[in-house]
Amino acid sequence: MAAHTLERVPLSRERIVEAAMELVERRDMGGFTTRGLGAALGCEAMSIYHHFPSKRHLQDAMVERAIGGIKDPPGDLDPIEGLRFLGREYRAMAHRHPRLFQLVALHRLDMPAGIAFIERILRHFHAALPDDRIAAQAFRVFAYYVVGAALDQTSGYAEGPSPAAPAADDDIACEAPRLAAAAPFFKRSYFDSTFEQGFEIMLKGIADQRAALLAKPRLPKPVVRPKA
Amino acid sequence: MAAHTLERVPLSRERIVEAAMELVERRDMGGFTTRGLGAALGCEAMSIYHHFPSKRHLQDAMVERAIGGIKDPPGDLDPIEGLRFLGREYRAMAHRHPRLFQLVALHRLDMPAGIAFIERILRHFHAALPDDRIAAQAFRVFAYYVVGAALDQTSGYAEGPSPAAPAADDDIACEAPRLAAAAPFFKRSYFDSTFEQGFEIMLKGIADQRAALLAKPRLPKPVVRPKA
DNA sequence: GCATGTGGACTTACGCCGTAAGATTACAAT
DNA sequence: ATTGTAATCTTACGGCGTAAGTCCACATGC
Repeated sequence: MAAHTLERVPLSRERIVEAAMELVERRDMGGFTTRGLGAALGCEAMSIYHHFPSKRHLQDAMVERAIGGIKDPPGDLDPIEGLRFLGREYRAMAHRHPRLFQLVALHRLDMPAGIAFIERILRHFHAALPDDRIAAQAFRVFAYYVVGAALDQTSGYAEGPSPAAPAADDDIACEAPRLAAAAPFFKRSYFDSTFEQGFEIMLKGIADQRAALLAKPRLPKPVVRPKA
Repeated sequence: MAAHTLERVPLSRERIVEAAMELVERRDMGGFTTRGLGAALGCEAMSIYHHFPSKRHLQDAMVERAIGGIKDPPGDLDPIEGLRFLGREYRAMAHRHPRLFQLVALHRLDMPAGIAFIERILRHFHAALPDDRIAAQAFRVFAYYVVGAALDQTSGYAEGPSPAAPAADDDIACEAPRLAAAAPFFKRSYFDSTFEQGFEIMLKGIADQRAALLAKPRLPKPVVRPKA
């Protein structure tokens, strides 16, 4: 199909993943197919299977690459400043790969880059909150917010796929006046400030917990119950 | 195929949606097919298309039904208590329909039940924070957290689909000691308490904003800049 | 009783999809 | 020139959503 005598750039995992990520962003995660990717690469769909054993493996590699692109904070940062940096970096990654992010958000991260990333964040959490349980739970809470925000701002109300039969705007204005009043502030131009507002609440919550934890280093629970 | 002389329960939108939701939870959202649903209903796949113009419309109806199952708070509640109730109700919905929730979370809610639900929440937000912009942004922030938490706890690290080639536990313990230490607290038994911790931070953030907003009803910005 | 219209379920078929299996090519080493 | 190997292509299968057309049970009018 392609001009045969022309220079044939050989396939490679690298090149396939790159083309796949580009294709997903140009089209859509749902419509991402091996045949389509083959066409984009100028090869047959099955040639991809020489480099990846299945489409699933290829998708995993895309997620890994996206996660791997998240930068580290400068080393001299306060642990909470480090978390501020990492949270924003994660969000930036989501906005660099908005279509792919649907996959990332639903994906378990138990592969090398994902594990390394979680480990990095957890180091900051443990530095801020030196207790395994408290650090672990604070991390979850932090991640819930950041992932939820990133998902909505890339695929949600303002961006995502519509239902087959969406309601008309007129009906919304009439039957849902509060929503009509709020809708302007759901637009993309407010994404940054909305994210930052919640993000600061999260970070403040962590800072408060840190202060409380460091204040009482080890008192054995005041469960005295005077009783009578 | 089915016994012909036996009573044939006729199909209906209701019955189809119900069977579809049951099937999704028994199997998986990804493997949900019209042919499979037909088999579960004892009819041919194409019979479904007499009641729904496309699979997409049927999925929308499932989302609508799930959203519609979210209860209202008792009428006499403080606006912030109302939000506490609604956030927990939303989370309970996600846990009632864990597989379906992947669809719900990625779905725009611009259909009747979805709009009605958002309108309900926004009424509480506006009661707590009587300013359109502030209420709208606080709602987004609140929703980011609740949706992120629900998504992770139904489809995420502890529950969701694994990559094709996950890392071995031994490697995790060795290369990611912080993750190994945190992993026990990512388990289902901690879901409730982790959710509640972040949820209280969110609600506290809203309460603080409310206090600040009600304190200074309308002062025109203190941008005085003494200068010299 | 019988014709007829109609709506609900069924049948067939098309063009996609992921991918198993095997054939073919390009090229390096001998 | 020959062989071995890795990369790519070809063919084919079963499953998907669904367009189009068919069939049939049953309510309605005579």
